[in-house]
Amino acid sequence: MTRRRTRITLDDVAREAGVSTMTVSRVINNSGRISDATRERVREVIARLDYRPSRAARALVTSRTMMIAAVVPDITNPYFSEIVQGIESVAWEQGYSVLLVNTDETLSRERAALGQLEDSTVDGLIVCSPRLPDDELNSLLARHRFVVTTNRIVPEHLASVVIAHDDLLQRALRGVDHLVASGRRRIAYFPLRRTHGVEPADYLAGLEARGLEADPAWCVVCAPTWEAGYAAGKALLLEHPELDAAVGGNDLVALGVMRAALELGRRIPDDLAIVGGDDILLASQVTPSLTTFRVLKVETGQMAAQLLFKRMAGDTRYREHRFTEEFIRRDSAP
Amino acid sequence: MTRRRTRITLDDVAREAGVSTMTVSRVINNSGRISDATRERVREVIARLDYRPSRAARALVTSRTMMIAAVVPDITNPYFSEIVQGIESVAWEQGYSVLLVNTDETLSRERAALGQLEDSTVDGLIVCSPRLPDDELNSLLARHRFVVTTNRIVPEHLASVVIAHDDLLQRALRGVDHLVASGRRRIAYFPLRRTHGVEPADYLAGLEARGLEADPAWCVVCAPTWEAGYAAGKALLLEHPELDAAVGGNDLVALGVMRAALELGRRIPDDLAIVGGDDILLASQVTPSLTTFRVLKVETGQMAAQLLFKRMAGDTRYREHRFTEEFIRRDSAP
DNA sequence: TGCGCCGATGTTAGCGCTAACTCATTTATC
DNA sequence: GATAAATGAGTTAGCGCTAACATCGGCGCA
Repeated sequence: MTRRRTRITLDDVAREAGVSTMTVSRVINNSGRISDATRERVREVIARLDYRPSRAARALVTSRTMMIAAVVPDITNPYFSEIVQGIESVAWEQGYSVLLVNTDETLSRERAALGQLEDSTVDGLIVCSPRLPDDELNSLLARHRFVVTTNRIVPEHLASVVIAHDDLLQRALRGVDHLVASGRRRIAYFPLRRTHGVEPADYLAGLEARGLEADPAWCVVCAPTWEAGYAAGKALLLEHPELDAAVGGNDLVALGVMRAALELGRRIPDDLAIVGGDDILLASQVTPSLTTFRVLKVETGQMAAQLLFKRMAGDTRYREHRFTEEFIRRDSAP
Repeated sequence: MTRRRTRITLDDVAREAGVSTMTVSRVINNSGRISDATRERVREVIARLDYRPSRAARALVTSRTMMIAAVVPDITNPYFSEIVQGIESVAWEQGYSVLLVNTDETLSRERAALGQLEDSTVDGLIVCSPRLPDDELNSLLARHRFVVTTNRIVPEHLASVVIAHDDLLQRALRGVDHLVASGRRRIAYFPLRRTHGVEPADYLAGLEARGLEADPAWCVVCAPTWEAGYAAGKALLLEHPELDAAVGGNDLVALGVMRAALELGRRIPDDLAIVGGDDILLASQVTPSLTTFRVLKVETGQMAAQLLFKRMAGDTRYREHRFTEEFIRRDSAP
């Protein structure tokens, strides 16, 4: 077991190959002009010594780390793990590594992450569905050179943006319209906590605009987890048995509500119709299957990474990509 | 919009505070003896200039990057995203960042990742459920100073090990025993592709040891995804309608098989009883709910990170932690 | 008074690379 | 054959930190 103690450096390779360190550096980076003979000789020595360049030294002199960061609220949420997969695959193609920061849906960790990741740590930053309020988010993003956000509009000079889904309020109301068409009238909504751009008041206004009853109690802000949906659903259905439909802020919440409803003896969709939000695998597999909106999650991650690399390549024009989602009619709200 | 072009360095801070760079360095690292007055003054300057040290420079001189890598086969698999969450949370507490490598269940990417992540990139490495064959894996792991693997035994000098579940064959046979107890006799098994330590022959031997029929065709190696389980399940059930039970290598596969069976008109559990493997959220939410084994996924990630930090702290003794799993009896195999 | 010691700070010398410049040969151009 | 333009190298000077050693004034102690 030969465990090297002293690292092999460029100089070792240069000495061994009988050339200058710059020549070796050029071979490694495939830059400058090198004769075939020299290149071959250097390559042979590199392979023989199993030399690998120091990322740290390189980063210090080039000020590029070949890493990007992905900041997500909850990696165990299938929505985000697919986005991360998309980001990672594009980064890998580009020779970049991904630093994953999971903020656990807490503002403090999101704040800390955005504050601590300086330029010397990563070359670029993808912030997925940030939860911080606008002013704080913007001032934190301003510290970074290259940023892309998903699902959050920020000032154009700060970042490019990928929007994975339609406007959330519009989506909810689209769900409402579908429910109304099948005769529902008293429709609850579980918007996600800290998801920006959705105000309960707007939802209620939307209901009224449709001539529907609009009880403020029917709009329950909810953490974006199954457990939160389950708890909120159970509480709301117990207190408001008059409800005949519900729209979840995402699938996890909708499925939590569905489970709560089933446990309370509601038949779905007969007694309570349910619409979800992002079409995770679970949605198609439960019984009854969940009516929801298909969101291109992996593609969102890929697009975010592509926009980031475009920025890093010097094209810092603001870009905004909006994916459109597709309504998926299933059994929970036929 | 003041976009700094030139980075603020230690020297800037030192000059501004009227001390040497070493003094500033000592304040930042909380090392050496510094008078309260000086410390205060330096801290004030650091805050005023918004100075943040260069990770690259630090890494170069200390040869510590304050990053660990997590290599996983598929981040969209809930099993792994929970493990990653566990890893990330412990790393964060220790002031470390996590480099995520998703190998997409391909050997080539796993090989490339383990080969390219040198010591200058990360201080330690957690390899989750590696798929590479033993000899190749071992020689790749030998390049790294501090390694922990999950779900894979490697030579003691190479890494500490966390085993999230019982021996996979034993688990499958435990499932078989449960199925036999409820009168099943012809039991298919879908072991996961490239999961080491499970040979179809051993499973068949296990069946025979129980006096059961053991058709080699009933053991179908399968990629660890829902889609693969669905496809394998459909094919097998069409060809072997005599089967009355199935054990999945994990929940995703078992649920894919369940869907296939339902589509073929089988009643579950009456016509076909199904047992899964790792108790993902989905398992408890489908109808009928999936009988499976509870595996502590987040805890596995946390333990892996803890063992890694122990190694990095200089305690390089081999450690092995085995979690035990709990049988969860649900409706798919009551 | 002189010695040693300690607490607080400064000085020096890199860590392992690459940008930018220099320089000696060839090879094209007229 | 003289000049210009490539070509294939080498040399120098750091990037921004910190380890390790050096220094220096003051304080206790004999």
